[in-house]
Amino acid sequence: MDKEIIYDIRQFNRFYTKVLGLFNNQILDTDYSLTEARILFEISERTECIANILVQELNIDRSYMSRILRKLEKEELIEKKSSTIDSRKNLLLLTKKGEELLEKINIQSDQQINQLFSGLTDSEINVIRNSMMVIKEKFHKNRF
Amino acid sequence: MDKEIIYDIRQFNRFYTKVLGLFNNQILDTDYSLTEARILFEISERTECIANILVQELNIDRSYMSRILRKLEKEELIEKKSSTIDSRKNLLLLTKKGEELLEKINIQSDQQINQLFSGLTDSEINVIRNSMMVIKEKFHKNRF
DNA sequence: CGTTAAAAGTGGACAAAGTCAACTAAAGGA
DNA sequence: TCCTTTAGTTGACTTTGTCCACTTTTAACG
Repeated sequence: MDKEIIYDIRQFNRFYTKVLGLFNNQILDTDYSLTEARILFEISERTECIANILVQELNIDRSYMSRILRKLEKEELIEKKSSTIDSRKNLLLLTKKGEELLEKINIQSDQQINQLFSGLTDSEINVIRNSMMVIKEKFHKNRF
Repeated sequence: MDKEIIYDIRQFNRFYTKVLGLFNNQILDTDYSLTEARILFEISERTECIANILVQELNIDRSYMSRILRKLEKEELIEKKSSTIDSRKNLLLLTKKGEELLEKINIQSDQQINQLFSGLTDSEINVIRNSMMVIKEKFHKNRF
């Protein structure tokens, strides 16, 4: 593979690390960490969400996940329901309060994106979106 | 801005967070953290690199940066030279050892990229690269 | 069937990463 | 000159993340 292409990809990675850093720092406005927000999000997106899926999806240590989930439960953002078919598993569910918080974070994140792209035309935004889709699709094709 | 576009962008951000996570975890093979590697990289890329630039560029707390740099100095990866024109500033330089480590990390990172894209054709890789360039360029245009 | 292995989760102890505020010292003005 | 800004450091602290040992339950298979 060409040196120059590798260089460009690594440059993009550095650049996008910074972009994501800026995006993510703003979530802290809500007294919850990015990780906690991600966990709430993943729970809401999945039917039958269990801790181990989150561990794999978010690349977080099992014990650490256990603690985070306990904290979220204590703050009444989530509930754990022991699975009836496999009692090792706890089904994770958002509480009303958890859903409300997630909704708040979602609105905030959407605004953030809006703001960030405010200097671009619709057509330019679409070009970015399409590029993102292409990258994602190609990576996926390569079993990522 | 369209709900759907925002959705796609946020999805990409989640996805690429994971990609970067996987990329970065492999740097730990060298006993140095991603942040330390980034600092070495930035020092090598710049003439007249000072701590405060790194603080801004990498979004790291001043005090934390100070400690990291002290550690890197202690391990003889970098040197600090007090600037003659402004004695508040320390010019940061890689030592021979620092250059060697960075080179090692670079080779490893290049291999990692290579490996990751090994299932794709040249043309597909180029499509990805171009998409990355587009995103970066558009963001920059928007004073990012 | 019983034994062994794997999956899911927890808890203790600890290390690494990051934050906050107070501080020194030098430089840059009005 | 005095005040402000910039650069960097230090102490004390919190948060985040890691490692390992452990329990409980299910799956696997001779």
